[in-house]
Amino acid sequence: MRKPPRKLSAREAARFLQRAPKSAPRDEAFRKTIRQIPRGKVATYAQVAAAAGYPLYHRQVAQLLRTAPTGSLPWQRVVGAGGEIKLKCEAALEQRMRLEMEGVRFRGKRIDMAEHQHRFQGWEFE
DNA sequence: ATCCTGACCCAAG
DNA sequence: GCTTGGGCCAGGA
Repeated sequence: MRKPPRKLSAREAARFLQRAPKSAPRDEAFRKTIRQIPRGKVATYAQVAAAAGYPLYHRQVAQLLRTAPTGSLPWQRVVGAGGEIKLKCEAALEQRMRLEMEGVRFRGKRIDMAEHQHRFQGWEFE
């Protein structure tokens, strides 16, 4: 079956329409969500955004991770869609090493998502 | 206001 | 598999 075109579900659209609060509460929601991911599990940028209540804000999740003080978040547990590491060069190596140390296994360049994807509470898709 | 950039995502070809 | 083009959003210049 062909994948549906990129379109918001009614639920996503409803959330998106309540106009974005400012960045502070949004970032706090992201931080809280990211901290819920346990050792040995991962979540994608888009999943973190949606689970935090901000579908379509995956880029801002990355932005937050970029500027977050070191040690304040388990940043290595947030990855690109399909279990791909999006960092470059050494940074990518470090993330992979940290994850493998937590027991996350890779198949080639990607993480075995079937095994390691964290399911957020109340997550109804996928 | 405009332009550019980014640890993004996805459908097509 | 890979590349491309379009969509998405905020923050900085």
